[in-house]
Amino acid sequence: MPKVGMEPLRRRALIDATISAIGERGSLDVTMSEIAGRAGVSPALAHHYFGAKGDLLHATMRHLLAELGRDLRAALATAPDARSRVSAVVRVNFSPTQFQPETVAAWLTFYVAAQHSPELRRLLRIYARRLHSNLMTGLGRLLPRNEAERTAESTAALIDGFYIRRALRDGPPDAGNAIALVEEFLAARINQRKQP
Amino acid sequence: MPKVGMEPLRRRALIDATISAIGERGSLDVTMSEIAGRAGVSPALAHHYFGAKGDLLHATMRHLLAELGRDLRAALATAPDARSRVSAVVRVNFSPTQFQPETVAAWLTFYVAAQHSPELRRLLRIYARRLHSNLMTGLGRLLPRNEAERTAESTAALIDGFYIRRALRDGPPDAGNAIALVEEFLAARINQRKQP
Amino acid sequence: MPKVGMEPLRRRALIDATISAIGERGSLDVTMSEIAGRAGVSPALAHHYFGAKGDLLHATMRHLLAELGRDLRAALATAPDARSRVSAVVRVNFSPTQFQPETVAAWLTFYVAAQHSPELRRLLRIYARRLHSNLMTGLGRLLPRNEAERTAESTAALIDGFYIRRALRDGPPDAGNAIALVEEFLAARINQRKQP
Amino acid sequence: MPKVGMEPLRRRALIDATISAIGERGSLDVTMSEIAGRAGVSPALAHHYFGAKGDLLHATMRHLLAELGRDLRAALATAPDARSRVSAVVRVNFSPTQFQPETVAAWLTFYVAAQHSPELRRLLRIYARRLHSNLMTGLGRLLPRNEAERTAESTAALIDGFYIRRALRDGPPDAGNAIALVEEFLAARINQRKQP
DNA sequence: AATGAATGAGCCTTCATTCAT
DNA sequence: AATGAATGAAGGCTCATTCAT
Repeated sequence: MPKVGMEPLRRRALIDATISAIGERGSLDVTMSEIAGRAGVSPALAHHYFGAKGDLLHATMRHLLAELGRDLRAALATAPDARSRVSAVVRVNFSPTQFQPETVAAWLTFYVAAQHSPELRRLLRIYARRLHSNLMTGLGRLLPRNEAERTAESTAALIDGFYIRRALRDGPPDAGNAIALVEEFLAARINQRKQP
Repeated sequence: MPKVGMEPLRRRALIDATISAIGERGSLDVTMSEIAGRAGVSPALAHHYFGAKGDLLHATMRHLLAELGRDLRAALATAPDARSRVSAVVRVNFSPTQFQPETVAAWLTFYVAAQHSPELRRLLRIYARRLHSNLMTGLGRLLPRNEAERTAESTAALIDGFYIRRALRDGPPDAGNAIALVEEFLAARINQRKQP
Repeated sequence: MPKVGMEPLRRRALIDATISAIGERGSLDVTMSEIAGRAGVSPALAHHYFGAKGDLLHATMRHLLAELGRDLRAALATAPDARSRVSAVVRVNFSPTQFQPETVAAWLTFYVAAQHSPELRRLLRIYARRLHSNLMTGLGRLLPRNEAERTAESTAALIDGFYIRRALRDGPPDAGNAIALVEEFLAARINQRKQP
Repeated sequence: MPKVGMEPLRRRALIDATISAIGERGSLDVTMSEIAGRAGVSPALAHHYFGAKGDLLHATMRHLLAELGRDLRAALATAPDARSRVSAVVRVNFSPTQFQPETVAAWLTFYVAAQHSPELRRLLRIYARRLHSNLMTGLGRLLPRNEAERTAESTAALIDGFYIRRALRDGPPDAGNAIALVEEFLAARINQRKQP
């Protein structure tokens, strides 16, 4: 039983517990006790490491963003050309890590909470901007500037839209279908350009 | 002098107060006192008319759905052909009544809350199904069955996506841009069919 | 059992409970539960009427000051001349209402708490200023300006000093002794002027 | 390398930290963490050396009393006659070491806390008795027994009174004025005896 | 029809204190 | 000699809800 160097382990456990608690409850209204209980520690310890509840929530959100960012970088690194860059971005957003019920629910919840939390809104804006620029690095070479912008905007909305709809459905996430529909949309927009 | 016939007025005032409170707070965490205060009555009266808080929330959601339904019916009634039926559906979802910050925030909030409220989920499913079938009455005549289904699904996701993104932005809603992007998407899908 | 118009009764009961709780505990660390319990209501009701704990404490302090002010005005109203005005001020400060263990303890506690509460300090300053000016209306006619000022200052300190010492002693307050000593001091100062 | 002989240093550092913490906060509500932090050690160490929080507080009070006692002895040792012994006692109580904001605040706080701590009360009684007897060694030779007693009592109250008033004022302590007023009081009492 | 009065339940948070290392 | 880890206990505060009027 190591009694030293516990901090990073506890922090991680608490963040994981937060995600799963929020995901299951589908609400930021989870109590600190609930979270701490899931992490196997006392509520006091959660405060010890994170300060107030809001701080734990923010840390959790940052964790989610960081994870997504890591996945994205990895996927983009292996994409050979512009078109496959775009697909990589889409794919990552619906990857098993991201598109599982708990995480989706947590994301959604944060989206809503962001409406009255400047800090959360700031974090989400960063994510939105990054998603946009990642899409643009691919689309920018396939479509005229202005059209690429609009397509990126729609693609981002589409992804968010599938997240929302995912949250309302029971059963396993149908990532395959979501990816197919987004790709279909992209194909339509890109081909439309090429062919007429 | 006991006032008579106050019930419908109070109910309506309370529902309106609920929408604006939720919209402003951006959260279902509004208190009964807050809502009652906005409606100019005591919290006790809200309970008198609606029972528990959850009941008031459900009634509010039903009200939102009913309003959207009314708008939709009105718009569809004047649509001359299949293509314009589709556009009518899109237009209504971004109409000034629907796409204003308060209402958008309320919708979003309900979406999230639906994750742990069977009743709310049931109501949202009804809405989703209606949206889908309304889109299909138009798309079904413009595209092959299967493709129409997929397009309807994507369109619905796109609309939801713009709602989410609207909630994160400050300033006035840009309904025009949202409509334009959705129409662009529809055009690409429909033209793609026609031309190649 | 009157169920209406309870507010003033509850407020008063809560303030009285606060005084006695603080007096008995000898510390501002009394809990809201303790106070509410003494007043025969739930802690929630205390919050309902006073807001936060600090607000109840401030209200209590204001009550103490108001009571002292009332007693003072009454005593001064019947004082025929300058010398008896001064004695009246002294007498009131050691009157049975003021100089009882509970009240003394509450005063002391507030004094200490004032060190880190601007609002409490503000209230105590008002009291100090009033005590000073009340003493001056009498002393001003018996001694030269400057000497009157100094005597008022010392008298006030002397009164406070007896309060402190009272708080440390057990048994009944010996108001008579305190008054006698203050009067002795005053006599010495005033006679000193007259005779040499 | 385990450090040896740290105990007395830590104890002293912790007591000093306690005084300054209480003085600054103006309340016994300082936390062990706050105190330990100021002393540059962990809260656990404070417990290690002093046991419970109350023990540290008592030790601190004893330290304050011991310091005052040392100052007093030193001052009395150089006082040539009875009158100057009295002045020495007064002077020491308002010496820069004693009459600085932090120490005054700590004293006051202990006074109040003594109301519900037998141990603290015991300590304060010792101080009060010593102050009284020190004053009496001087006054006893200048005034008749009974009058000397009463004067000692008033003088002690006056000193405490100036301490209280000091705590409510901002800015630097005006020890000079306090001493002058106490001396004025003593002069009045002693001269009154001599002259009439 | 409407509300003031009142409360139980629950949550966040703080803090002294202990223990293994 | 010293501390990081951890918690139980307790307090302030909020809020939905009930009830008598």
